[in-house]
Order: sequence, then C-alpha cells, then structure tokens
Amino acid sequence: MTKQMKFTSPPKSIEELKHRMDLIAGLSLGEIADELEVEVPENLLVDKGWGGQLIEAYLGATAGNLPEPDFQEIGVELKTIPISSEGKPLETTFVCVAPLSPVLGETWKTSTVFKKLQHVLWVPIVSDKHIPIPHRQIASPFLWRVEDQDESVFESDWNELTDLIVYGKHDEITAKHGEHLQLRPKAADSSVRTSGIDREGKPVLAPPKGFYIRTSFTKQLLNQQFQLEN
DNA sequence: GCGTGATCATTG
DNA sequence: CAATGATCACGC
Repeated sequence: MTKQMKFTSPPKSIEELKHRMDLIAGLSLGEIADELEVEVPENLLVDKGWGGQLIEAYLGATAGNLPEPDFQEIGVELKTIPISSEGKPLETTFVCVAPLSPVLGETWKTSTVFKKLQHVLWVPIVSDKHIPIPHRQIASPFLWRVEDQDESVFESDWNELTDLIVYGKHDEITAKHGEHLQLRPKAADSSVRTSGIDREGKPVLAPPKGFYIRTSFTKQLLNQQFQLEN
C-alpha cells in the first residue's frame, strides 16, 4: 500500500463513524481506491493487508501499528472480514500478537485482546477468489462489543492460552486450543524469534504467535447480523 | 525487529 | 474444503 495514500480525518464520535459506515456500504474497493488515488493490486499475494489498510485510511483510523484500537479517540477497532457471496467468513481474524513472556499482573480485562475486542467495527467485504480485487464490494458494516456477546468464552480462551504461556508451555500451543480464540504463528517467516520463558521461567527465544478469532465465531456473528438486516 | 494490516499455501 | 501453520508489506 502506498506512500501517496490520502487520509480522512478521524471520526470524533461514534455517530460520525456510523455516518461513514453508511457511506461505504456497497462501495467497491476499486471505487474507494479511486477516491484515495491509490492503485489496486492485481492480487493480494504480496499485499495481503491492502484491503484493510485501504478501509482504515478511508475511514480515518489513526492507531498505525500501535497495539491500540484503530480509532483512538472513540476506542473502536476496525476489522475487515472477507466473506463469500453467501455471507460466510473466508478467513480467521487476526487480533494482536501474544506476549510469550508473562506480563506481570495481566488479566483478561487489561489484555490487548480485550482492548481490541471491546468495541469493533466489522467491515465485511465480498471476496470470493474469482472476483477481481477492484470489484470486491463492501457489505453492511456493523459495530460489536465483546462484552455484549460471548465474553465468557473469549475470556476463558484467553485464560487457557495465557496460562500455558505463564507456565512456559507456549511451545505446546497449537491452533487447536481455544473455542473462539486461537493462537497461530505470526511472523515474516519461520526463522523469526521473540523472547519468551521456558518451564523453569528462564528466557528463551521462540517463534512469535498471534491471537486470531476462529471463523466459527465470525460465522455466527455474521449470521446473526444478517438476521437483523432482514 | 516488532506490531500493524491480513491472506496464502499446505495439510488432514 | 476447512483448518492449521507459514508468510508478505509497511511504519517506526
């Protein structure tokens, strides 16, 4: 994504964000790219985050790569979610990286996962593989709060995964752990290492992992949202 | 090098 | 063909 990207000023209220949500519903990625005067990539092979960054720029997200919600002033996290034309999620949703060294005094409520999922603007994009990128269309964006839905599941998933990290067992964690949240590799390649602790509590280097939301959860979220719309 | 934005590619 | 594990670009 690119250097000459124009930025919309950040929304100052939820109401203003909602207004922008109405404006982008139904737009194609090509239309938005035209307005922002950026080029659309042929495919996402070498620009996987392009769509998300395009929408961020268009809606005025400001958090950059800080581990904070995208819309800092109003505490809202933006997540694009690729969906099929039938409305099913096509990918899991990345939330944030997981610290492989325990954070002193960390709890679910103080975690980065909670901070990000506290208030989320979901922007579904119809992204069937056969649809050229510029023709991919934004469906109806909607707001969601984890505290209104399944928070206990997210919390126990977070506790389970965090416990394993605390006991130095991050190397035993696979994507199979967790009902809604899972931990999967998150790095440029398999040679990357980050600092963690082993079972004795000593520092070790290990492959970085990130928290992701399973498609089984976003599928029910989208279904429920679809019911509301119809 | 780390965390952001994610999707790709291989496996079961 | 869904799920897991691996990977790509960017900003700082």
